[in-house]
Amino acid sequence: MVRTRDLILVEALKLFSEKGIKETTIRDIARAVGITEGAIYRHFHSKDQIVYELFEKYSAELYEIMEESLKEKTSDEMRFRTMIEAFLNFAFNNPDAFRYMNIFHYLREKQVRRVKKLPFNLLSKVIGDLEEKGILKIEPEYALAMVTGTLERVFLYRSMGIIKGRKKVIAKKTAQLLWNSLIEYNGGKN
Amino acid sequence: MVRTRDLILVEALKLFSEKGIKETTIRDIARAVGITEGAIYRHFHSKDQIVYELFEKYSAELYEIMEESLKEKTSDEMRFRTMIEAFLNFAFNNPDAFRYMNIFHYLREKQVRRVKKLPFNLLSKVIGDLEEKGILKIEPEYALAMVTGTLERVFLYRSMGIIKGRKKVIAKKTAQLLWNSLIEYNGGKN
Amino acid sequence: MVRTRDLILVEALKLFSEKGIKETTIRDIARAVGITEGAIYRHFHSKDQIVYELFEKYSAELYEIMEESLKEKTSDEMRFRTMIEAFLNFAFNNPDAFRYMNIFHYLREKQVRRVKKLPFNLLSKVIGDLEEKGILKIEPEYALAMVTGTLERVFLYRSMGIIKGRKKVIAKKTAQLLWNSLIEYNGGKN
Amino acid sequence: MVRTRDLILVEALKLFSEKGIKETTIRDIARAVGITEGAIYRHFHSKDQIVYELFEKYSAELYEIMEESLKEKTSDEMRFRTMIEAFLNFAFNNPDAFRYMNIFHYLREKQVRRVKKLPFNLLSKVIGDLEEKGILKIEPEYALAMVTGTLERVFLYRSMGIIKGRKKVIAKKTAQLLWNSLIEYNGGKN
DNA sequence: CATGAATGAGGTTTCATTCAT
DNA sequence: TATGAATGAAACCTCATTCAT
Repeated sequence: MVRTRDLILVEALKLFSEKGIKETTIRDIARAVGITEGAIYRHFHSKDQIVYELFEKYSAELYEIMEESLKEKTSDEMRFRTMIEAFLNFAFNNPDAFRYMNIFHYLREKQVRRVKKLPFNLLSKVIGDLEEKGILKIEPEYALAMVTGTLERVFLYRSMGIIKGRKKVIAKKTAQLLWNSLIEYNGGKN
Repeated sequence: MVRTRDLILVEALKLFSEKGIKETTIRDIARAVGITEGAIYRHFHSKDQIVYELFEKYSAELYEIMEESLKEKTSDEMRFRTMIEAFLNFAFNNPDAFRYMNIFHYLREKQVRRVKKLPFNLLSKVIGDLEEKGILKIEPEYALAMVTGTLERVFLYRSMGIIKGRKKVIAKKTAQLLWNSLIEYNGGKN
Repeated sequence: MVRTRDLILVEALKLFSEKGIKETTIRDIARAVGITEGAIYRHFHSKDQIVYELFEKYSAELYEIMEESLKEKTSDEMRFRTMIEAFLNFAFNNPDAFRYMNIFHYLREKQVRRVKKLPFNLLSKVIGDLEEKGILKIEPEYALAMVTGTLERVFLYRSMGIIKGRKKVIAKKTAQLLWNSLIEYNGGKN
Repeated sequence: MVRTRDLILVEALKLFSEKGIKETTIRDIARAVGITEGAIYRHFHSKDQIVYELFEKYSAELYEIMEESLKEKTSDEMRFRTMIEAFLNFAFNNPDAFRYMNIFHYLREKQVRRVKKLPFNLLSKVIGDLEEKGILKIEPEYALAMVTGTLERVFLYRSMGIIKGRKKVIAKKTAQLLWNSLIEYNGGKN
């Protein structure tokens, strides 16, 4: 079955995001899937392959979702806010994946750079565009820090129960307030 | 020597922040200090004690620096901005410690809760105060997410070379823009 | 193979009874079995598990042998003597196990109490019964001391070559003399 | 001070008898004495020296007490019973030493043989004498097993609270019943 | 494809002993 | 005599990976 391979990814993701990568053993994964250790090596030739493939997979997925959201040709504001919402909706609907991506990021910076479709790059690009259009209130590097940092924390605080409310609403609010924080008010003409 | 104990903490911190906690072995630490593995156990009874003690130590240190910064009785704005600057200056001057604290946080949420002097608590309290005074533009949970997230990312992007400039200037800019993002403009009367 | 697990128990028992528990290393056991240390941990999750399981196993075995011997409904004397003989025959045929049980007993009193099928309990009960029937010449606690002590020493002295003779004969003689020492002579009417 | 050396022996004995020899570390002993590890090596050149010296010391002590008790020229019965009582009184008054001797015995049979003044030898000799005089009811090897075994167990059961009563009384009773068990009744003419 | 026993390298920890002070 | 840091060997245990079945 093609299924087993996917199951391994699913369970590995859960465990990695809960306990950490090094803290999760091949045995843990095998047990969670309901197979034995050896079987895993039919599908992946090392633990590291699972680790890396998961990151790549979800990076690309989030990247594409965000990319898609940018295609809607409306105002800058709507493009930005839609993208932020897409980002957060992905995080809320794939908490394991999102949490895992952060953990991976922290411990494997070098490997991160090898990944092509990095959500960070899209965020970076969109903010760069706003800057070029002269509608950014603050320096783009700071804007990037504010956006990425806030997104991560909103996700985290929601999963910790600090931020409450429906997913969609949280996403909308966050997009709104980030936009307000970044953009020079010009009477709504952007 | 009283020195060895401190040396162990120093080298462990470096390694933990570079490679991660589990990825750093007692042997790594011993080599960095220039002693043998066994010797470490005269000073700490387990690797975990080192891990925890480091977190506690730097949490308390940052906490106290922030607390101190709050004592200056001036305007709300100055209190807030001074605290943010104190936070970032600490991070910039103790990059290993700050990076380590984030790693620890991600993997050891349960242990984090046992720590008394948590910088997060102070940030939380200050934002709560602003809320009570009615000068917060956004909901306090979101404000907290924005502040903590931005601080972490500004530190990260500076250490990655994305954000450039002198430490003090970065800290000032960040404090300024966070204040602006959080606060209802009222003609400068806060 | 199901075999390996048993082999580990067999070799561990030998080594424990020869050199002591703490004095026997996992490596010793692994070598004796012809595997590597790590392999042991597929079958037992700790050295302590081996240690405890061995005690439990042989305690239960001896207990059941003694219990069985008591089922033969004959005179008190025959029941007692048969049980003593069963006890010694077990010891003579499983010298490692018996020696091990004594070592374990000495060093791990607390764990001993957790074991359900303790031969001691059966000896205790049988002597209690004799006491209730009023045919015991001496106080039951002393009788118990005499019986257990003598059994242990007869085993020991035989294995040291001090006591000679065929197993069966030694067992019979011991049973006889213990009975005589415990029981009020009443013309053979018990 | 000569004192420290003795203190080390005292504390080592306590710990060995409580936890076992291997289970007791030099550090444990040092702490109990109130000195540091290195200091112990001023007085003993190895842990093993402590272990062996303790056994030798208390073996000799018990041996001499028993020897002394034999000097009183009275009847065989009184000699035997006095010796048994001396043995038990020693055990009751030096429970750590007695318990330790048994542990040592179990794990270090080879070293035991090197010791000259072994209480076992005296017991053996006295029983041999009774045999030669033809007043032994049972074979001397069995008599020896019964005597040594019973003594050990009476001590053990008393320390476990199974056998109750005043030390002296227990010793007297034990001596009496062992004599009765060993000796052919001949109308009290021994 | 899957099993699960086994390997082998390496991790954490313990501890008798040494040694500079 | 005593300290206590340090050594070094060895203990227990873990785990990614391999392999015969």
